[in-house]
Amino acid sequence: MPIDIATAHAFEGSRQDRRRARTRAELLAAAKRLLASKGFHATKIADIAAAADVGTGTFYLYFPTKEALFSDLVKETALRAKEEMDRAKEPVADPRAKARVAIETFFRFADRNRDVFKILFGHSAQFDELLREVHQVFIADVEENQASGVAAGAFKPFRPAIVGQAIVGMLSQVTSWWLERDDISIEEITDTVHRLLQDGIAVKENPHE
Amino acid sequence: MPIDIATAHAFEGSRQDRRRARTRAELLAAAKRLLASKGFHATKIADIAAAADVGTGTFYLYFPTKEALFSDLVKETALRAKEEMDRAKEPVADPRAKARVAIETFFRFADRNRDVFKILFGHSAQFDELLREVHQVFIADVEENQASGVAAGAFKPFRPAIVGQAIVGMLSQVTSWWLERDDISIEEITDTVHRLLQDGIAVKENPHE
DNA sequence: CATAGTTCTGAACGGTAATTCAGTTCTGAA
DNA sequence: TTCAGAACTGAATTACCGTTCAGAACTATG
Repeated sequence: MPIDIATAHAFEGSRQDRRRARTRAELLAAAKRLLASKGFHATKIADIAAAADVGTGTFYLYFPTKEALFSDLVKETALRAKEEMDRAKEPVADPRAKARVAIETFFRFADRNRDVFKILFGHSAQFDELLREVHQVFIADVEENQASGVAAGAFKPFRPAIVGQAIVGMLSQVTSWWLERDDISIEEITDTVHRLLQDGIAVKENPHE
Repeated sequence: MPIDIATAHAFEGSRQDRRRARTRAELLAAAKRLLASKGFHATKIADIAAAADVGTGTFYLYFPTKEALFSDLVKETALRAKEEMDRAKEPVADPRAKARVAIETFFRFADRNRDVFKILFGHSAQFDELLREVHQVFIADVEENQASGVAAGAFKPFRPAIVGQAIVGMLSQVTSWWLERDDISIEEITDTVHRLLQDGIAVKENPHE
């Protein structure tokens, strides 16, 4: 019977089911690609459908709304990343080692899920170009300071480009969070950020006294 | 003459000029407030005009487009912040001290320009709620690790809430930047971020050997 | 083939909001 | 008081998508 042959190496479902699954996967792949590169607002349903080589209406046979697709994509990936990090940290006891393992796992996962991570952690919406440009002003500053600090022997020889991104990213997030509260003094926020950047979070392994 | 009296204590321009300047300032103030609290897309021109107590059309007598207003606001403030930081760092020589002064100046400026800094560094667009929620998963994780690290004496006693924001902010920015390139290995990025967080950028003042 | 069901299509609909503009109100010099 | 020009108004225009839907195309069985 043709049916048997057709379904023989499929794990489940009829040919129709597989066709459906394929269309869905194509839409999802197109959506990931476009959302990651152009951001939510700039990505039109018509674009996604066209990229998946189906008609506009077909999109709605597979996803209820544009927002639902976006939300599912983002949440599902974040949860998987979190689980993977948890699994990796689980057998490790020391907090310092835990932190190290978490960071390793995080970047490995990001590397394997580039498109969605660009959505999750990227700036790509309408004004991101403008905001990027503005952040760049600060990043350039930090890069310079890092480079000259390294030259003077005051800073460790980390790549200035990475340090620039890292510090401005930290400042950006901390600032937006801090500006919404009023229970943390400017002295504490300044001091914590400064010490974090200068000396890190770790306590020295064997303090002399 | 009425004109003399009217213009006596104005630094420049006629009454009309001042009226015009006032309307413009009111629109700008309303825009800052609304953009900071609701984000770009959720802020309608009609809202801004209403908040400034003028008609919708009046907006366009002062600004060519909504985007232009947004862009001007953001760029102008960023440049002022940069200038202020430069002025503060200028007389300082040591890179470590420069970094400290830059951070102090940054937060003082942010504090004095809250509205625009919420636009500049804040997440407030349509999906920021979703993305915030997702980031929160990672932030919670870092907070936990920080708290238990402090308890174990492995980490310095920084407020876990601040450390959570700081680390996820750094990861977020670095990740989005790194994912767009292919000239930095996963080992270097992981290692730099990890060492930055653990021990900071500073070289120890007086290494024993 | 015939046909019932399934999948797909893309033009049309509806809501939203930026922008325009024809007309109104205000201002101040004469 | 008059009136030209400046400032303002908000309904109408326009553009832009997300979403729907009536029908076309395809598929698999008898």
